[in-house]
Amino acid sequence: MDRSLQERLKPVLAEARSEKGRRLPSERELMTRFGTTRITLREALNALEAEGRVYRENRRGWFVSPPRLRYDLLACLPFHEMVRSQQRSARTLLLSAEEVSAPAVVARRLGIAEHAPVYRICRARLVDERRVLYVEHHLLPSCFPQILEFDLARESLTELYRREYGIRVGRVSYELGTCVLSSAGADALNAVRGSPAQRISRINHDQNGRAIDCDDEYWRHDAIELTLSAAPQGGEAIRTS
Amino acid sequence: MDRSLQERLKPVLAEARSEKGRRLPSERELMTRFGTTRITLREALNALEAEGRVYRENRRGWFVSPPRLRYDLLACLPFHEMVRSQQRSARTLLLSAEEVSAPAVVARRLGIAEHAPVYRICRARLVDERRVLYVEHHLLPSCFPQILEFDLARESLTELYRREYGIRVGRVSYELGTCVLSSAGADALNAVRGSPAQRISRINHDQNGRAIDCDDEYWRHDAIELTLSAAPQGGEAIRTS
DNA sequence: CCATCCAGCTGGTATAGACCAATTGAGCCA
DNA sequence: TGGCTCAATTGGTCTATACCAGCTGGATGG
Repeated sequence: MDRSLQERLKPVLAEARSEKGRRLPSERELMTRFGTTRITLREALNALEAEGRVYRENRRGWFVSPPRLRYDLLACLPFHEMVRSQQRSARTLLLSAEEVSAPAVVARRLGIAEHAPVYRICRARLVDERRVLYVEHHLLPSCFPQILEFDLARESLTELYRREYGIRVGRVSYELGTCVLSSAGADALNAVRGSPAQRISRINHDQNGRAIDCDDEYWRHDAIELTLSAAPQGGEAIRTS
Repeated sequence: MDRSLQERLKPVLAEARSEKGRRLPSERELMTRFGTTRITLREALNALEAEGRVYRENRRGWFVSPPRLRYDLLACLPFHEMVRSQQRSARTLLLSAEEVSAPAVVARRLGIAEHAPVYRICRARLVDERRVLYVEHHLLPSCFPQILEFDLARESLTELYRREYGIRVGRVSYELGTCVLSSAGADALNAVRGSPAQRISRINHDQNGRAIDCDDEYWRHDAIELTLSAAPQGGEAIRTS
């Protein structure tokens, strides 16, 4: 990777940042402007993408990344509230909501039999009109009968749980890791299949500790920074050395 | 990206997994074996790297990734214990331990003036002899005088805090995100500068809530999966919709 | 005024070949 | 036996070119 090419691209990013579309010039234009080839240029852009400085939309072009959203795992704020509290705009698109048979992973997490019926809700979420998050929810139908008939694009699921079903979320279990976008995720985010992503999987339990639903969030990796603050568990204050 | 090339590479990974070095054949051999060019082959390998299936060591070659280590953020187990509890072997290399003047970020996190003296400890950590983690610690000298004289490669820092200074870690604040390895990190992990990484930054406070040290962990992104389980804070059980 | 169509542009993917730099292992020497 | 040198090998980076596929926006037609 030609490090100086990355450096030489930075003024281009600065310029794009101040344009309204935050869009970079086309690869071919940059290539000639910097006197290099498309392959070399794309390597530099890929490196900047890995750093989280630029991102691309499938076959549309390259854009400079906005500042990351801060996401407090323990605050458990609904998405729209979290986003608005950071002076950004939020929007949700409902992609699908249907009954499906539980995939193995979901069945294991919810403690039900594989292929048992579950409700699956897929949504895309936008921050400042940029698609940054693809979520798949799987709900236990026994807990939430007829939930698919509500307006799932506007309502917070937790709010529905509480208001319509009298269920409050108790313990939450997270699993986090880096991954790449599946084709469904890539389609939802206008991204290229295989783009790096941050996965946040969660299992929600009710007041009695029973798993009621789980969801998998796939964030564009440059869009968030996770935070978390806690006192050590179990009295003994040992930590990683 | 030729998806079928990635698919066709999978048997190669399976074969490499069973070899003792877990090493893939050289790029040039794979290129001729699959009748393609090096650039195309490398794109496929990069995609597999993003998926966490393979990784590379700088100028040494490609390797299949071992299973991810599970890292419970709230368990706060010392590294060696965490690794051994998962039937893997752990080792730590001390890279440097010295007094430096606090960089702006560190100063802010520790609540001290920029350029105030701090102790910096840099270590590389291995799991099953693979370098997976580069850590930079910054300690408040006022809390830990002469700590640099201990055997920092073998001792758990927290254990030292407790035994030698009577300090226990109270509240811990995390900040997580994806990033790429700096050159120091890449060197420490035998990685290529710019490899994708998972950052885990932490600020440790003592029993009285005063920041005593902070550290930045940079993990090879395919090496870990983070877990976390908690009940919502503040009574109200609201969660992201 | 709105829906449709299509050309042009953009990124996505691929081929072919070349030189550089670090690693590594074989072979040599003390 | 142990350390050193050096050549082969491997990945790192780059040039040059080509065709495909999807998005986009302007022209067209109802």
